[in-house]
Amino acid sequence: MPMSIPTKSTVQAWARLVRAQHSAHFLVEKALKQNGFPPLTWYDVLLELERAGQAGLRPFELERELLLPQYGVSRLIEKIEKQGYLRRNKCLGDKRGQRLVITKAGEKLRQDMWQVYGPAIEQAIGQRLTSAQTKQLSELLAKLT
Amino acid sequence: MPMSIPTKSTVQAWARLVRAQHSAHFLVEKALKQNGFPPLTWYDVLLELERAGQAGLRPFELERELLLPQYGVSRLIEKIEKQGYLRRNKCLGDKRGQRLVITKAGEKLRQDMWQVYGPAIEQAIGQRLTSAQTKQLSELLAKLT
DNA sequence: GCATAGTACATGCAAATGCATGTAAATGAG
DNA sequence: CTCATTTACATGCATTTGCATGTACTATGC
Repeated sequence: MPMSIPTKSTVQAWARLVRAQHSAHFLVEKALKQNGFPPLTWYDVLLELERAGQAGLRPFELERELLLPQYGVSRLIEKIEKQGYLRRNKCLGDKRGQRLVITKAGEKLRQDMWQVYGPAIEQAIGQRLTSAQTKQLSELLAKLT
Repeated sequence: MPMSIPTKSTVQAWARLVRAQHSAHFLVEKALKQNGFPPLTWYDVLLELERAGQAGLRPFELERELLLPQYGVSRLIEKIEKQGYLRRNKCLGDKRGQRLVITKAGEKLRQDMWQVYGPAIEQAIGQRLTSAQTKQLSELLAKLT
C-alpha cells in the first residue's frame, strides 16, 4: 500500500505545529527556570502521583501518561525522590515493582509550580485565542493523537 | 500587571498541543531513522540552504529559521559539513562570518529524505484531517507563534 | 585615532539523553 | 515442577545538549 504525498496545506500545518509547540513550550520552561523551579516533566510526574493518591502509581503506569521512554522515567523518579518529592513504596504482589507516592513536599512543589506554570500557559495560548478558537484548536489537535 | 489563570479549555489545548506535536514528531523521526537518514534538523538546514542558492546563508541567519540555539547551529553545521553535504565559503565583508552553501550531495540527500519525510507528514497529519480541518488548524496554530 | 561595546561563531565541561543490555521477578507452555 | 519467555525496572557507555565563556572581528562614541 503506497503512502501518498502531503499537500501544501498539510506541510504548512506540520511546520506550524512544530513551531507553535516549540515556542509555547520554550516560554513555559523559561518561566519555570526563571523562578527556580524544576522542568515541566517534574510537574507532570507530581500531578499524576497526586491524582493517584495514596495508592500511588507504578513506574510503567507513569510511562504511559508521560511522554517519556522507560529509562527516562526510571531516572526522573530517581532524581525527584532524592529531592524528597516522592517516595517509593513496596509493591505488594509484584516484587519487581514499586509504588510511587507523592509526599507533602511534593504536593507543595506542584502547587507552587502551578503559580508560574498556569500563567505561562495562559500567556502562550489563552491570550492568543478566543474561547471558541481554543476549543476548536483543542478538537483538531485531539485528532492527531 | 497581574497575569491571569488559564481556563480548563486553555489547559486542555496546551496539553493536546504538546501531545500532538510529540506524537507527530516522533513518528517522523522514527521513519527517518528506520530508513537510515539523519534527523529532521539536517533536513531543515539543507532545505534552507537550497532555498538560499549559491549565495548561501550565514549561520546566524540559519539560527533564526531553525529552532536552534547558536551553539546548536554551530555544531550541527560542523557535522553536516564533515559528511560533505554543505561547504563553508569565505564571507566577503565580514571576516568573522562564513557563507554556508549546499553541495550536490546535500541536494540529493534532501530529496531522498523527502521520500520518507513527506509520507510521514501525510501519515501524521494529512490522513487524520480533512482539507478544511487542516487549513483551520494551520490558521489557529499560526496565532500561537 | 583609540577605547569600549556589540556581534559572529566556537568550544570546554557538566548534565541530560539514547541505546543497548543487565538483573530480577512473573508468566506460560509442556 | 521446569524451562523458556516476557515484564519491570536499572544502568554503563557513547552521544548530545545546555551553559558559560573564549576568540576574533565589527561598530560606535569620543
